Amino acid sequence: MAVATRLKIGDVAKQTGVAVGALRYYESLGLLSSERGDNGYRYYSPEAVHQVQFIKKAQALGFSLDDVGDVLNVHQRGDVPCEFVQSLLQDKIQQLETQIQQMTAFKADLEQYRDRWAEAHPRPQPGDICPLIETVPL
Amino acid sequence: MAVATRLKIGDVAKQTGVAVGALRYYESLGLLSSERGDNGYRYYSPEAVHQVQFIKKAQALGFSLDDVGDVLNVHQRGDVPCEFVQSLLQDKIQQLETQIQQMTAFKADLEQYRDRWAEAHPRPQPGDICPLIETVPL
DNA sequence: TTGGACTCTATAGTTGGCTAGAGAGTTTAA
DNA sequence: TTAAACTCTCTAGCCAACTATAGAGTCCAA
Repeated sequence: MAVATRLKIGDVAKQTGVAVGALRYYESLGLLSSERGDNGYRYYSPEAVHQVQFIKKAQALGFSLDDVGDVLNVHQRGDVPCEFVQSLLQDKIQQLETQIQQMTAFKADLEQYRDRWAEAHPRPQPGDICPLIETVPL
Repeated sequence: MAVATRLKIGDVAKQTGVAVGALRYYESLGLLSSERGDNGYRYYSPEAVHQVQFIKKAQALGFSLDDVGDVLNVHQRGDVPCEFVQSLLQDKIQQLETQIQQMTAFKADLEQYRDRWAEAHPRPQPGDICPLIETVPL
């Protein structure tokens, strides 16, 4: 009993759906830490699961592991001023803002294209051309 | 005179900011086409510039060149029904929609974290800890 | 006409984010 | 106690999307 919360790498892998190899890779990048047992095994706390989920989430949104590292590694106290955390987060938020705007605009482009095209081809005839490239919206 | 609109690969590169090598790479993937002169040089029409810009735009939003190809290559008429164009576009639009939603949610997460953190550290003391990892929002 | 800028093909190398072994030790359930 | 399952390190390989380099031909302006 006692330490009910020592997860082995396989446990973390199962709970997160992330491969064992990937977890070791994250560790090599300093994104994830573990304690080593006498056997040399990595042991994780339950928070590690959350951390991995955070990594996956950020990654799914286009952040590189390096980006994630920028945010996460700041937990090394002392030499790094706390304001730096703020500005990092602010940067990431701003990046998201910009990307969301671009995506929204691009989506509108595609929708406009879809509708314009549908107008021109209300009932596509057999043998009809689909002049996609020439009319691609910009 | 006559053919005022025959761009060489370097011209396209300059106008789009995309490297010559990348343009040749796009061609190898079937995303971009050119005519060959007697000298073996590639010659492009001005629309090629727009096409490259479209590729870059889609790419910046997280679409792979393969995705872009799915959309662009459909211009090969005949065997591909026009409905396919529609469903491709619809897929891409749906993808964007989903991604925009996720990003918006994630941005809210980060903002909440930023604000929560700022509350707890109204005036960071020298030597203060920045317990980023432990409190990362999910 | 010549030399610098441009183009060609082909091959190799790079970065990011992993996966896939090999070979060896460890844990655990029957 | 033993065999399957798990873990370790290390090295190699893979995919995407390029970039870089070599060796050779082409264009064009002075």
